[in-house]
Amino acid sequence: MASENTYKNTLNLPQTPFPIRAGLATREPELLEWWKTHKLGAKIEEKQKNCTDTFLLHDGPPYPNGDIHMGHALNKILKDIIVRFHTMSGRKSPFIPGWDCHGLPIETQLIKQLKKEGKADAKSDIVWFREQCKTFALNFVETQKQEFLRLGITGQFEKPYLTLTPSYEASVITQFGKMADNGLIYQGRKPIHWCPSCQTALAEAEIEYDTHRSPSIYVTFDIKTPSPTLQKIIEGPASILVWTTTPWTLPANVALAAHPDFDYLVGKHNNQTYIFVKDLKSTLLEKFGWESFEELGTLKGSDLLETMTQHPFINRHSPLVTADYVTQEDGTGFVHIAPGHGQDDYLVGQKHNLPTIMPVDDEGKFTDEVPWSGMSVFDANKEIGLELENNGHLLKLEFIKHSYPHCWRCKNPVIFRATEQWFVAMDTPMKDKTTLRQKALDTIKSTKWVPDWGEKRIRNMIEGRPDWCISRQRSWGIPIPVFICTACNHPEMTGIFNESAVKLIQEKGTLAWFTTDVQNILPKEATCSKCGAHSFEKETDILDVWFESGASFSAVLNDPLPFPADLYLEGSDQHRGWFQSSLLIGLGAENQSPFRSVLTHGFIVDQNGKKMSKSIGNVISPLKVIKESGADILRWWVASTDFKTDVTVSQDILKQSRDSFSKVRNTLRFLMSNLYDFDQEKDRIPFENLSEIDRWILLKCNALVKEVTSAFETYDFHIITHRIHDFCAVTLSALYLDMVKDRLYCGTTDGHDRRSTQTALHHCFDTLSRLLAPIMVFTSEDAAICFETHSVIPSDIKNSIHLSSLPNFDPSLQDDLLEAKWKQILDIRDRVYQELEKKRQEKVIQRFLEADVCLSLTAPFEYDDWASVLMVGSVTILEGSTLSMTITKTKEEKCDRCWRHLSLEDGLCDRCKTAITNLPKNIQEVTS
RNA sequence: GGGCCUGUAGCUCAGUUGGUUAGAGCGCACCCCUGAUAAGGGUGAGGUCACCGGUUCAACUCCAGUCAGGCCCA
Repeated sequence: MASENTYKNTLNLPQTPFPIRAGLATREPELLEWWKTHKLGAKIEEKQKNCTDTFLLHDGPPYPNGDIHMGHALNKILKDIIVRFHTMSGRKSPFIPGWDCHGLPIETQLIKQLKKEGKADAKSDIVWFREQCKTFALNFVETQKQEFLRLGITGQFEKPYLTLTPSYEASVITQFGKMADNGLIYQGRKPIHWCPSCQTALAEAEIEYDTHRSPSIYVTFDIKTPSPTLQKIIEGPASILVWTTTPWTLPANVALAAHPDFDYLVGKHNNQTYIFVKDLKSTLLEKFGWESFEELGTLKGSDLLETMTQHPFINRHSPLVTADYVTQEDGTGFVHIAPGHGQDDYLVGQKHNLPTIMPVDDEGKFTDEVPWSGMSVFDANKEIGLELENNGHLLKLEFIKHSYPHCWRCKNPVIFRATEQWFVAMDTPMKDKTTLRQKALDTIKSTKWVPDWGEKRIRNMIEGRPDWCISRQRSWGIPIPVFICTACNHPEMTGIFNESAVKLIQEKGTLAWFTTDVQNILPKEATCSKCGAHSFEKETDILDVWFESGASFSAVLNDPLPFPADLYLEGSDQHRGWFQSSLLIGLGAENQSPFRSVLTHGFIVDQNGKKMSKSIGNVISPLKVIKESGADILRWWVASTDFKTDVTVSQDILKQSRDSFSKVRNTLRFLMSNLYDFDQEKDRIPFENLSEIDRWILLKCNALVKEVTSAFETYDFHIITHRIHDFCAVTLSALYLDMVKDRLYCGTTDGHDRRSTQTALHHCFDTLSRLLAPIMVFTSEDAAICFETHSVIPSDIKNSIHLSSLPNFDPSLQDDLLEAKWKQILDIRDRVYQELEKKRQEKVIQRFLEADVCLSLTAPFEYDDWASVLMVGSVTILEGSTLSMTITKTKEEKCDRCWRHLSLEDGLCDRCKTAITNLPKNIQEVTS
């Protein structure tokens, strides 16, 4: 008797050069090189030259100060999938990557470095320092560019936009001019951290908190006019009790604040009436050593509104307002408001139209507006305490140690001090009479936000935000293009003044602003519009970097690129950042939102939902993943997660991505391996002549196309990867491919059954590889190459999968009857398999092919190939009252070639005999 | 403290306007195959839908609160 392998050479077993192990870490760079050498990007552009349908995704610029992290990878991969989807859908979808090159993080990193090298003072040479910043930024632009390319991101990486190029800078200046023209730019006062020793403004990042000893004083503010509710409680004079640890800010006091919802106590001690928050009564009485306190009544903070008090040592009134940030943890439930000396105070001041009084100079000394002129504010604390004691407004003085901000350079305590800053006005009517705030709120409504809660989020922010402070006292950035009249201090920033700034910067870059004398920037005829003088000084502050990046649309979205962009896509933090700055500049300068829709993604967290941080040690680097598993794994992982909420990554999750990726890849491999002898032109069977099972798989494949295409459109990429994976793992691998193996391997090579199935396989392979192309950019290309050229990278690129189109849904393939019938067939198959498994466990059979199944169906239907579908020895169909079956071990012999059990002659079944006599010539020779 | 968001099997995700016993795939366990072989197939076990109240004949779904986590503010 022949051994099992006698006929192996007569089978059409799968053949492919596509390796079972992807080896992406080495294969991907080869493909990148191929794309680069043959200028794939240019070929795609060329192909779409005359295309009128466009989709423009405008890139939000990352900050070049290190290697890319997972957040960058997530963001750029999502963008790339979208751009590739539109490109393969026949749209022009150029992608111009950008980098946000100015700003504090680069400055601080450099300053740290200089300090280490003992060259901290070098920072004061602005030309040299800016040159260092530029080198630093460009260096990381190059690093990140290479890293993005390695991720398989397409785009015009050879000509990205950089916020430090003169043309970009000039367009920012132009936008500033347009906003100024619209009346939106003004100078005002705002408190910032100020170091009196270094005489400089400090950013939040330059503040260190340390312990500091401060006086803690309880001060009384006498009531001039009580509120109506208070009037009913008090009998005569009364005082509001205020606590502060910064007595030196009292000269700038303009108001007192209570919490609207707290209960306040009015009561008498020694014939004096005091008011403070009720919950702190015992604490305060103990502190003051008061044994008696006669309660007169209580009232809500909101009932104190309209109360007017007298400043304890300045001839000025201080109104009572309410503020939600007031606490009753310590103090008295009242805070004194000095808008020039605190962020909260400043906001309260803005809200209630209070003046910002600032009697402190650059050295941290009082000006002559107050009695202690020339004295350092910290020294003045004592004097102010004495003054209060002398005039009877000091109830208690003690000292406390608390956390206080210090300068990171000189380590001295810093102060909050209002300085002149530049602002964008949210509520000043523009030329068309609407305010920027109103315009933004209107525009938000007509913008598409995905997910939809993005609209709510940004609306709340726009409604509540203060004017935009756009000035920074730093070096590494774009100057605020304002000229100040030396005669009358009037700022000039529109018309010829803006044009002169634009011209200078367009030609020489922003460094020239700092190095060029003002008379060489402005033409002679430049005249102060207020006083007619001709002499000006340059503003030395620079612009907030958000203003720069927010103006990116004006630098990038120029002809031939469309404006506005179809889509901005960034992390959800950008509702406050780039989306907002872009919107405000777009509306303020161009009266047009720069985007039609906004898509946001969440943040990367670990398996426990915690954010990634070095200290927890849960950081996963995309570069490491690429090196170990390949960029396609990372892309597949990104696509398989619902990025609209937070995105979880862990080693386990990446392992799962590798597994599901492999399943899809292996399915592609198996499809192509059965097509090695299939010639589309010659062997293809027309649809109407296909075997039923092959028509069924085309139908399923077609349904997949529909689902996937629609999921691409709604950015539901996780639906795509799930559907494709399930299609590969279940519909193909477990069902269809398993069922058709027999006809592929054992059927007559050129027979109808085999060619019919190959036609379907080819369709599936082609469809899947193109559906996957926007996501698995490397693997889809690799598979296509292997299929076409048997693994050798072709000499030209015209058949690159990225030059092809996405498959289209074909309504003519739909056949609801066939689909319903096969659903029934497969349901029955499930039932039969449960029984077969039992028989196997009972050792009745070992393999399903040895089983004879007698099947009773309640409603038998037209199907004549049950044995193939069930992959058993034989099937007998009966009609019965319920679905039932009997399974017995077959008595038939096993065909030596196809291993099926059926009646044989000379050890072979009829089908195999025919197949052998019709073998292709080369195989016949091998076997004979 | 405020605005916005998230919480369904070990994992990634479905779950229509509230309506039978909450689904899929992966992973896992056990088994089969050795003609997809660092592959392939079968069967099976996994869930108090974060928690606690409420509305309802009926709640994963609606409402209020709590807890955990994320982004942005303060």
